[in-house]
Amino acid sequence: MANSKHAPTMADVAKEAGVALGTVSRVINGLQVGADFRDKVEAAIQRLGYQYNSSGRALRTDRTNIIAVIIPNTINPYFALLVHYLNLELEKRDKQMLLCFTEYDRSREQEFIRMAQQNRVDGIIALTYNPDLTIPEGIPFVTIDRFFSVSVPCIAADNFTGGRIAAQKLASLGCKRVAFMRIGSVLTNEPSKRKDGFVSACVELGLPFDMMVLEDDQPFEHFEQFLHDHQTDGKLAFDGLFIGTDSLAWQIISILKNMNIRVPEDVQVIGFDGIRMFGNMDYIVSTIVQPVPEIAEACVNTVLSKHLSAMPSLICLPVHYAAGGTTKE
Amino acid sequence: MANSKHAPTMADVAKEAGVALGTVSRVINGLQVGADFRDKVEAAIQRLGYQYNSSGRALRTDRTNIIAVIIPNTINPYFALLVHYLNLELEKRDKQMLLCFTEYDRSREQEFIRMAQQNRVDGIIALTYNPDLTIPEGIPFVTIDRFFSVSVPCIAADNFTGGRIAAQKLASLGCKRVAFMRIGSVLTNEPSKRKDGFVSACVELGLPFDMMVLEDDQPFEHFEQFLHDHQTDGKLAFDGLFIGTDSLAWQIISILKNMNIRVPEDVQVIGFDGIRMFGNMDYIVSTIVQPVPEIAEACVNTVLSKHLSAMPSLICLPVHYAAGGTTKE
DNA sequence: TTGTATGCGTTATCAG
DNA sequence: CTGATAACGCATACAA
Repeated sequence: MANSKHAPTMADVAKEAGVALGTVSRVINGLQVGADFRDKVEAAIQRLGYQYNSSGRALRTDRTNIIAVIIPNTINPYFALLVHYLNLELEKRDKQMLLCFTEYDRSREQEFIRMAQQNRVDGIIALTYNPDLTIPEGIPFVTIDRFFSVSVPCIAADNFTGGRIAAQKLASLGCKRVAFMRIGSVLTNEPSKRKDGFVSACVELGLPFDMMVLEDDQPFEHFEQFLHDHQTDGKLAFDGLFIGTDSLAWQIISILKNMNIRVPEDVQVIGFDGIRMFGNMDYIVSTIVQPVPEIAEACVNTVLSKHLSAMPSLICLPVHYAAGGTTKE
Repeated sequence: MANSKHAPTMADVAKEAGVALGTVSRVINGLQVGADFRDKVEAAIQRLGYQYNSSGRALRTDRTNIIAVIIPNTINPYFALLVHYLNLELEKRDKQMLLCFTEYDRSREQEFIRMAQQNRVDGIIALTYNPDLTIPEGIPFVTIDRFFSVSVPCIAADNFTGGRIAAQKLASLGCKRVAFMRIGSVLTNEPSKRKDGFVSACVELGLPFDMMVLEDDQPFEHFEQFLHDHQTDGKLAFDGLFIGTDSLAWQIISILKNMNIRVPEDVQVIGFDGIRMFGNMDYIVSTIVQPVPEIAEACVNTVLSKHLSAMPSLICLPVHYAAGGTTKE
């Protein structure tokens, strides 16, 4: 109350308690302090409503207890889920999260890394798309879904196996001719392997398949065109579709409805990610579910690891299939 | 390169450039500096890869350029949208966002306020449920959807009018008997007014209505019971439902389907919030749309305002109706 | 215009 | 076990 212009400082507490500054610090940090001194200090802290100043501490200790998370947004439910579990894991370790949304802007990705450095964060967890991203030295850096080099740990779902599971599932559900559809950057990242796994299993099973991969800048109408081109007498040439993400799957299904093609009766659809309505209800489509809690845990474990350089450079976590009403089950 | 153990500091830059520390600071902060000096400093900064240390600056200036956002989570699409637009607005003002997820945990709400104080953030934007929350003094604090006192600005959608619009819409779509359903805390907050507005308009229109309000701790099955209790010979007593949130509306519709009641043929449903699939696609139900971008803008404008005490203590922003397939249009 | 010196709040080292 | 003091990196008031 005495000095209302500034928040109370350790010096204020020390004066109030009638002890030295160092003693206050020791109480705050839980070091050995005589019981009577501790009581006096704690009483003074209560009286003054003292809260330690993170900036002062960070300046002195060179540690902030903040981890920066760089991600496109939280509108996409997959990212929202990821952020959710990352936060949970960070909180377990008493770390705070500085969240940076890039909105897929490549220059912003780099800019946020810069900001994170200025904030002297204890580590960075990033899901980025900039092909020329410069990874800073001297700060723990973990990436999701994208491999940079052996010195930058990458955490991802086992996308390849996911693709294989999708093909196997469609085959076992009776599909005779399938297609893979995807939209995405030219960037080769871990999710690119969904296609590879799918192809691998199709070839193995002798299942005929088509490919339709759209680049970021190509109009969405190409998908409609593709589907119409493979429709004869109202019947689609495919009876199974594996689609790169649940989000895209949802849009494709909407197109199919407009074409009077029924899902799953006429064509079965499997997406990827494991998106649920409102994050906790039903799966919106049949899907390959990403192990988001495990991915988040691995990210946090890795970025906080004492010996980052000794960590594996690529961690692939197991996926599983879940029915969501767009397959015959 | 000389000193690889620590990130370079202004002193390092000064030495490298052969100028004084203060000159480096002035260059960094864009103050008047002779052109030749500026060049030397900038060259040295480039050579050393210097980045200023936020902690040092914050300690000195007592400003962090960080705003704490306290919110339950981003799994709920409404919160995800809010966080998205808050971030957009903050970025416009060159502020960073420290995101705190409470998961509706009341003690965590208070704890995060504490943390924000320790971090000496420049302001707090909070969406909370703790009825006994203590709002800190001396730090700009803005709340969403919940009024504390005239000294704590509250930003919200015009929930009351939203409720009225819902009733009017159902009436104009031919409904003869309607019901309001909601689940939520005992807490009286701005969203509570959705019901009040709905009732107000129903009374005005002479439209018969029922109420079904569930507390947080009551089992969801009560809703099913309620609907079954109002079903005779397979026919529901209501032909219109206004439901507190889109999330709940989605669940209720699922129950109705199991009861073989068609939406919107047998009963029309209007939710609240304006949730879209994947944040940018179709509305998932007919709904009263919250003006999320405007809410976010108002929050940021207010929390960064120089004269917080002169700001209005309650800002209600206009909502609008949007069709989403659960009404006859 | 540029250089110098001080202090922000904290932790850690060293004497007592 | 406690008290005094230096240093962390920066911005700024003041001196040159």
